[in-house]
Amino acid sequence: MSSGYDSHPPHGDLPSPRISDLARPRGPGGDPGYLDGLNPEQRAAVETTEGPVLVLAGAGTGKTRVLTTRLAHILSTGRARPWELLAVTFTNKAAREMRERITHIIGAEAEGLRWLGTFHSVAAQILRRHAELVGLKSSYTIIDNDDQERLLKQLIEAENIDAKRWTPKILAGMIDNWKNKGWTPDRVPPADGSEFAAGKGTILYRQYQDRLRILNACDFGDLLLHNITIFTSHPDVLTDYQTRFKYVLVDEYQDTNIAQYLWLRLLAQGRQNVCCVGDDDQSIYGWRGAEVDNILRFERDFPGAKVVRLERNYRSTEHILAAASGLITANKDRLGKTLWTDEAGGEKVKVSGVWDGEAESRMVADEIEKARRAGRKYSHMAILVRASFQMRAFEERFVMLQIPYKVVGGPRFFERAEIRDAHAYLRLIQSPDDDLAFERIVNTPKRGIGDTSVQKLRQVARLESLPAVEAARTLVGSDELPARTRTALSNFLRDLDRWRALAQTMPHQRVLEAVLEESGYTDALRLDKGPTSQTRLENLKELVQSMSAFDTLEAYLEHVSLVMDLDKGAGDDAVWIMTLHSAKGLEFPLVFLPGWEEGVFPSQRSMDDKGTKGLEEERRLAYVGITRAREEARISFVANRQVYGRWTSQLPSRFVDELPLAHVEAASETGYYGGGPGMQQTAASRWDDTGQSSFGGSGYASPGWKRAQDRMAGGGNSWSNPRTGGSGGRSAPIEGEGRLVAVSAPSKASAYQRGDRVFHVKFGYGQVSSVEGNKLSVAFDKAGDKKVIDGFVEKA
DNA sequence: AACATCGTAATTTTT
DNA sequence: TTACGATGTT
Repeated sequence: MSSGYDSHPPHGDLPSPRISDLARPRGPGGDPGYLDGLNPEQRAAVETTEGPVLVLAGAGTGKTRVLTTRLAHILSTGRARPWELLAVTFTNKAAREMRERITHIIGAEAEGLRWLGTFHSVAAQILRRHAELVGLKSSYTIIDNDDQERLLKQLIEAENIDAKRWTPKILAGMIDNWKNKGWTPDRVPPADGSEFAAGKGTILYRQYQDRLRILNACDFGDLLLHNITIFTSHPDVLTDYQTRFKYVLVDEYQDTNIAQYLWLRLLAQGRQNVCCVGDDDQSIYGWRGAEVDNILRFERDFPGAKVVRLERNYRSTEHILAAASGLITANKDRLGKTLWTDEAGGEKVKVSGVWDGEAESRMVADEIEKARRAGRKYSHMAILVRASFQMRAFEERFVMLQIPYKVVGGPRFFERAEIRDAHAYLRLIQSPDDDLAFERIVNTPKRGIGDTSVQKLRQVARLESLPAVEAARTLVGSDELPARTRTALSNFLRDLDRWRALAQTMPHQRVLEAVLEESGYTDALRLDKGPTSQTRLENLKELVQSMSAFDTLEAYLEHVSLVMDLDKGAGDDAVWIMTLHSAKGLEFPLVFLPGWEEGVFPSQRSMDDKGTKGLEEERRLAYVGITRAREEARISFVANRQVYGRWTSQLPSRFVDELPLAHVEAASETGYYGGGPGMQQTAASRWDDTGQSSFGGSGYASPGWKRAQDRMAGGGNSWSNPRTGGSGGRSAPIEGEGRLVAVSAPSKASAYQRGDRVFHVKFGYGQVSSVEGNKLSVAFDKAGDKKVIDGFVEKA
């Protein structure tokens, strides 16, 4: 079985539908066909339906197949009806895929799986039915981060807090974290609550919750949190769901946060038929509240739990698996798993060091072309980077060479400004009280209602306890606004009323079209000479299209608030460029892993903020990266990189040296380095400078970062500069300069403390006034108080 | 209210 | 370097 049954990239195909025929229950003694081809562990995971089960599913071990087969098994053996199953995932994509694959096995019955969805969509459904128990109406709206920040900004300003120092974004992040931990405002520990703006955090959180309630709205975190509140304060409701859900299934359990964990535990406690599937080695979302601990202590939470390990990998070659496995053993907190395969041989993982980022992108592009000539499709190749700033170099190169590529991630359809604007119009038509929507579009497109007027409007709304639209009506009838503004506002209100009337009689796509035309929105875009205006118009067309799939405006809006995911189609044959995070769950025959340098990967920030925990998560990210590859994985790192416009000298990532030597091949082919003639050195030999170990040779196992430390201590960047003239348009890095900037000194905590004298290239000399992780507040002698990253200063 | 200019800071992402 | 936001100018 060469093709995995784990998630495929969009070009993947579904398993053969023949299973659906075989899925019907057989005569006594006969196995139903859907169990065919499962290995013993997979089968145990499917057939152990009763009681708690933890499935530790390594990368590429058939996790999704087990999940879907298990559901099909429960259904086709009559243990439960579709609506008695609770199955939760993190992403819409995963939920969709699961539904599709179950349909392939059991057919139309899968449509009854109404509790299969993301945590958020299931929680939203439950909340709709009991909204009044937390002070909401069942017609509540779900706001996204943008609305959230907008709202918080108002609250922060109302408290007279400096919104530059204490940004809405920071507060939103804090509140999200609190919600992820299951804390309502009264549960926030004082220490946490006072972190924001001299102790105002908890107060603002409470105000925010009150405001949401008045708006009959909630944010994503609330969906879970309100559920938990309802369950704990109304045991009868909880019992109802505990009884209803005969079996509970959870995907990606290692990614659950505390709120999700509490929610699940409440629901699963009744019947104890809970199956969690996950992989502690692929836990890469700690920074957004995921608790690996949830999976590590499953057996304590559910005594008598059966643990199944899926370790047989159907995706990658021996060398790739061994390289990944070897690397991950450097982590301490693991449940322990070793992937294996009986597909012997294959290519070793290639590791190459090159001079700089330009050389790296050139090398990757060359290899892509070479693979292409050898018959590989572009879409079978992927470049997985740690952070998105690394993507640019590849994109530039690909544009030059006309290699088709596709960047995954980036701004998503429903998050684009024009789409959100259109939605705001629709929301306002649907519910006149939607103040957030009102504020978003009251002057979009520009209709002469500026900041001052909006301020006044807000003031009236607050004093009179009116929704913004009503406040606007009041203002129009008064003389508090300049005549011109008053007319503009009056026209806007008139338009709104007209559109609302239109919505009663017209199909909703038509309504949107009318709104966009009559509001002048499309005209404004057409006049816009910006490079994106054309695309934005097209996006709006697409939006109108996508609405037709829904009967009512209401149904449509409900959909977009939760399923912010529009598949852009498989597209054409193109190389994938994405972050390691977004590559999780995907697989590609040929994977490039560039930028394996200290500070970049593992990311300095991650280590500074979270110490060893952060480092281990980075290492899991590396593990995820390598295990995406089916046939070939290529790791690279550079000696010099331009970061934020400055040349910095880079040290190879410690992860490079943690790879087991036997499964790695240090690339030594010529032809990648530099551009100029006369460049003879090989990538490998360039690493021999220290004389301590040979990168290409046998002695390369000594830890690179340690070597590097020695080198730093010895003074100066000892990499020879192979570039004599410099070939491209960019200037060559200056030898030794990297040391001055010293971005990647492998230190955990900041090397600085209060009182230290420091020097900054731009700000000059100063004294450290406080240290927070790697962020320093420095009183500069000439430039005044600044906050800087410690990598940008040096001891004076 | 619209436009230009300056200053500042700098992962990872889903819902 | 670049992108975004806040500030200042017309």
